[in-house]
Amino acid sequence: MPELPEVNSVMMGLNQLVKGKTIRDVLIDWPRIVGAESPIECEEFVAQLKGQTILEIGRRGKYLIFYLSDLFLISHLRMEGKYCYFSSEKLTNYTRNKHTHVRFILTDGSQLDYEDVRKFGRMEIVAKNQLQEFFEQKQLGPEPIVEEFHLQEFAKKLSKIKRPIKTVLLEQKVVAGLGNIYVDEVLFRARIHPSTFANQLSESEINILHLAIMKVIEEAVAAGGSSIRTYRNSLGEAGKFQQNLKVYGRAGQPCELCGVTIKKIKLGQRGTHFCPNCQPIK
DNA sequence: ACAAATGTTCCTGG
DNA sequence: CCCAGGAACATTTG
Repeated sequence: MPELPEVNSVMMGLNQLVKGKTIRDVLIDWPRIVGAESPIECEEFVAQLKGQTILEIGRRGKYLIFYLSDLFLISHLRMEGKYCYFSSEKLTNYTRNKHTHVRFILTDGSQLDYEDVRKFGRMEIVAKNQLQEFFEQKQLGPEPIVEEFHLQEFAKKLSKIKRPIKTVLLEQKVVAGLGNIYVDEVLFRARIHPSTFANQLSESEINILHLAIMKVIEEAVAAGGSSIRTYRNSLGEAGKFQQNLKVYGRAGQPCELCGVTIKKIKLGQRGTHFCPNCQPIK
């Protein structure tokens, strides 16, 4: 899926397409996506959304937030979730995609589909006053932007964790929004081996890592994310950042900095790419 | 046939 | 409490 930059791109697309529109009905083809175990629970979900106007679409980490009139709808795309919009004109020869699981029928005759090949994505309704709680409960870390991502805090947390830095960054607790692609890219930029224990990082390495995280995410956001496999934003556009990837998906190819072959290992169940020369083991 | 794929969460060990 | 590893979720692709 979408990591922070891709989710951000989806958010911007949705704001263009459905901001201000009102939900007439919701059709659910795979109840688990909305956290429902039964048709009755689906009905309850739908009933809460009927008549709600989409005031704005926001984002926190990799979570999309639909700010509705009376409540919030939180949507996580996980690996392959997508939104696809159909104007009323386009709907005349609409055929439901095989992987469409939730359909939002809007009062202007248009429709917003949630598609997800692997059905890993999730949606949840949250009361307006429980948004803070929702993210606190997930222990979601700060956004990787200078206003919220404080170096001292970051350093303090890392000093207490005796695990590979890659798995720490994937957990979303120390900082939000990084996934497998951007963690590998960030560690390359910071010249840190992914297996380095967080509590083994020097002050200067933490400094560099802190900046690398914000820089990589900022650049990827500006590029509209990366299109790996099937990713498209809600306007159907691909991202452009994949051209800037230095290690992810480049195993066997020469490092752009030193020419040494990029290696791929398994770390925390995830494919992990790095340059053995630029990111030596300590 | 098998492994791997942008993620999160839960469980079982030590 | 900390950490590692694996499984589950479900499907497609090489």
